Amino acid sequence: MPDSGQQLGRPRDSHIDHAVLAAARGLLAEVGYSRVTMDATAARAGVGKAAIYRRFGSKAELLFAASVHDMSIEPPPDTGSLRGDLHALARLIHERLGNPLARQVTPALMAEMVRSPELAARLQQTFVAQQRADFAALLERAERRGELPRPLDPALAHLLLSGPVFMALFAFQDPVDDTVLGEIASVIAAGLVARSAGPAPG
Amino acid sequence: MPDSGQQLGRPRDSHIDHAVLAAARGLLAEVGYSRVTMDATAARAGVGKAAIYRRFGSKAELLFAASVHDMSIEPPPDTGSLRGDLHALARLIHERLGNPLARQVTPALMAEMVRSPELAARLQQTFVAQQRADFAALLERAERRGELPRPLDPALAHLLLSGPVFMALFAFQDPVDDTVLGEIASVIAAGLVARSAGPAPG
DNA sequence: CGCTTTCCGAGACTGGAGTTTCGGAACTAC
DNA sequence: GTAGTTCCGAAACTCCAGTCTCGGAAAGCG
Repeated sequence: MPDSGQQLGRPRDSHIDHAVLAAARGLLAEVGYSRVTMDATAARAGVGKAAIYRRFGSKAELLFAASVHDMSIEPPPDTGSLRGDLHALARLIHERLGNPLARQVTPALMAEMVRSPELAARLQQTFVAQQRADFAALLERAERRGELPRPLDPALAHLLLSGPVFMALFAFQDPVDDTVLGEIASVIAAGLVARSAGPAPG
Repeated sequence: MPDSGQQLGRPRDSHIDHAVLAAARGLLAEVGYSRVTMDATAARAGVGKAAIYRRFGSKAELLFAASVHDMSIEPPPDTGSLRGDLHALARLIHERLGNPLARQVTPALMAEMVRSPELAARLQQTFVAQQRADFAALLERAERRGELPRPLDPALAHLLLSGPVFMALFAFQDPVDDTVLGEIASVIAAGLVARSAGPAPG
């Protein structure tokens, strides 16, 4: 088996990546998701369509990359309480996914994941794993404060907090104001504390 | 202004509705969402394409109607406790949306809602409003049992329970087993009880 | 009866996503 | 140098969702 990491032939021109993303970002802001065409994007970037498809598997992937720069929720801020940390995290998730561009693009990406298991796996390994790790740090902090007597599954906590935000944005298309985010954080924080103090699962 | 509900000319043939839905259901099960074509569906149903588009606004709407027969969560079962009721409801939501057909179709429908505010409004008025009403009945029952000292917003509770199920199915594409549904129900039930007993929101 | 309206199947048509093909250029290995 | 590979822009191409047009049939109204 040859070294599959070997670079042969002409190297990929990295200027094209930026030109394509900038063109896509501009068109998306100007005309909206459904009226962005790959031909127009290629033309504005001064690039062939094949160069785009060599980098991005589909229109949905390209426009997601163009509109959502970074899906990690960073070092989760320490607000001093589990409830406050969850509220801050809900705000971050809402900022990432609730802006006008991401609201158009994210549902298309989810539909694309059905067609492409490779895409689903890639997103799983990047943004889901990253957010889950951030969540584990947050729960560990709550344990050290004494808010959580027993450790909890970070994946479950992640699901419980981000699910409602996600559902409101994309299934209900309800506006989500900060009061609602606070309510969600309050209920989840109280529920996690009670669950951690209560009987073991299973 | 004339009576806009007036029926003039030939009435719509209701046999066609069933033929189209049956053809769509069959093709969906056989070849999967992305390989179902409107031409093939029309041909199998023995029908013109225009007859399909007179009934369903898009491929996503047709296949959603063909795979998700009924989105109400019925008379929510009374299991004797808030936690049990929430677990049962989580199971129902999971059954509706977690079967192989609905898992392919629902994300496409969400992407379609971005393009079509009319579709979004229609779904909002049917399945969201219906589930929210079912949720209100469930919360009222918990109040009468004495589990909830103070009434809670049914929309918030709906979001908190269905959001995690939805997120696991469509964003994470994680398998959701009954243990996870039970965990979700436990945390939400504990959180709602604590929230209802605690300080008023705002 | 005619007149109008809406339905129907069939199929042509448009527009855009995604693929492929072409000639050419850039890089590596020999 | 030469060969082999991968890149590039351009553009032709395939496929399919969604629209439109046709001739005809079925209904209500006069």
